[in-house]
Amino acid sequence: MAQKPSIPKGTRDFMPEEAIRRNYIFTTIQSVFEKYGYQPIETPAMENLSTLLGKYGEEGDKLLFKILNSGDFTQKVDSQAWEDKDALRLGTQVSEKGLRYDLTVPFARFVVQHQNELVFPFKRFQMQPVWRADRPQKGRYREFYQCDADVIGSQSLLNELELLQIIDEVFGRLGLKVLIKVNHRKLLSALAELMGAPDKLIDLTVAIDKLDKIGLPSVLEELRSKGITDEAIASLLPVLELKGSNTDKLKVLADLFESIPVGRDGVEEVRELLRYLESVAIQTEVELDLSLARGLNYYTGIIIEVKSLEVEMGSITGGGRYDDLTGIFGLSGMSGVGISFGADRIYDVLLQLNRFPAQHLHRTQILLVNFGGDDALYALGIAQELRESGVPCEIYPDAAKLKKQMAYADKRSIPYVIIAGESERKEGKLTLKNLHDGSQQLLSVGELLSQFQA
RNA sequence: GUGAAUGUAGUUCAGUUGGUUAGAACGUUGGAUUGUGGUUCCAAAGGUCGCCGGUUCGAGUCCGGUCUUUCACCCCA
Repeated sequence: MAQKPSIPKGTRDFMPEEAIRRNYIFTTIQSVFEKYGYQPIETPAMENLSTLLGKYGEEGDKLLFKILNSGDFTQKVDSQAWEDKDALRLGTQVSEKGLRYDLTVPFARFVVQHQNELVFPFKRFQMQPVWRADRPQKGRYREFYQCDADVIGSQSLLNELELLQIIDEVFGRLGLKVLIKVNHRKLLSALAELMGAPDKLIDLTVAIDKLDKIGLPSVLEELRSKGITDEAIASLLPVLELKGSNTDKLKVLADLFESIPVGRDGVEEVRELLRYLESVAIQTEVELDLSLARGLNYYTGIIIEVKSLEVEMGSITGGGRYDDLTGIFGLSGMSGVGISFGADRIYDVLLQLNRFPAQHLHRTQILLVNFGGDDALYALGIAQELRESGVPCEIYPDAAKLKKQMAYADKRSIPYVIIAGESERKEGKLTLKNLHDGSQQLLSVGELLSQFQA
């Protein structure tokens, strides 16, 4: 059916059941954020393009959704750019706004813009959709929600610790087994330095990020193709083959980076974080993984990634420290650290594992049959009393056949039906039917309320 | 952005080497002595076969393009 309406690729509608389950994820995450003292903020779906461009690297710029200028957008187009087919220049001429790509950069803008109104260190959370013009795939959408918590204006590693605690608690409450991977940008920098190729940091991280996926030989091959010398690669080997406990790994790294200051810093910070971790006893395993290299180029300190241990899926939560994100917007010296829960992927994981709790507390408990006329008014009164007692109920809007009304209750999985027609009304009573076992009882309104009070 | 697969009623799918009015199941709607659902029986509605173009006497079926969905790469939540 070609005429059937549709939605843009990579976007989704959510049916009631899905929406309820998504809310369960959001409220779970939100309640943990609040428990640790994070405050909510919201920012607009669109930002000025100048705020977004250049913050996510060249790849990220290509994935930004741009909003066409309103009115006659051809006004500012210079014909030369058109003739040259210079998409980049044309783009900036016809579009000045874009949909946000994540919540972190808009947050940085927010902090700089409102710096005089905020109390630092500022802890905020934000749960809003973001948009990426990516090609959709499994677990990858063009519109998806991020649930971010960030602390800005504090360099303490206690913040990193707190974020790890939050991750632990969120996934604990959701009943998911996960692994937290931790790395440090400085360790990666030190690695590049060790190889004598500090300028190849990006190539290096991109390549070793794939270690899990394509294996060591292919990674080495890729490094070679990027023009990294065999000698340099050889110096990298002990790190790529790093094994054992976190402390073992740190020991090897400490030796390796003895003469590299950034490396020593990195080792020291990771060591300190792990020490803090011992004193709070979280359930989730935290693993130092040198192959963890998050793509975003603003991370400068600890980087964090969470993977499901039960379902094959990209990372479901990520984050890290960025020393100078606000610097781009003219406020330097503001260190921040944050994490982002990928609600949509968490949904997919919970769905695959069938881990959603059966929660129908808030669903309609009772359907009141509508017989029309005075009977409908009588039912209306009962409904009002039920609602005042906190029992969710609804009246069938039309005086349709009883059969139809019963079928409606059945399809909606409403557990009880109240049948109150002329005979019940004259007695001041009602018939309560349990749809699960089919039993019925004749009750007064008072008896009904006390039955549902518990 | 690169490479590949896919697309037929609301949904899941049939549809023979191209050949009359394109089928099933489930779902939907109505009915089976007009106050009783989930089971059963009967009936009906619902498709310009993703879209555009081409080959052919004839296309759901073959070819090209386009869009959608899915997968891998890139990147990422």
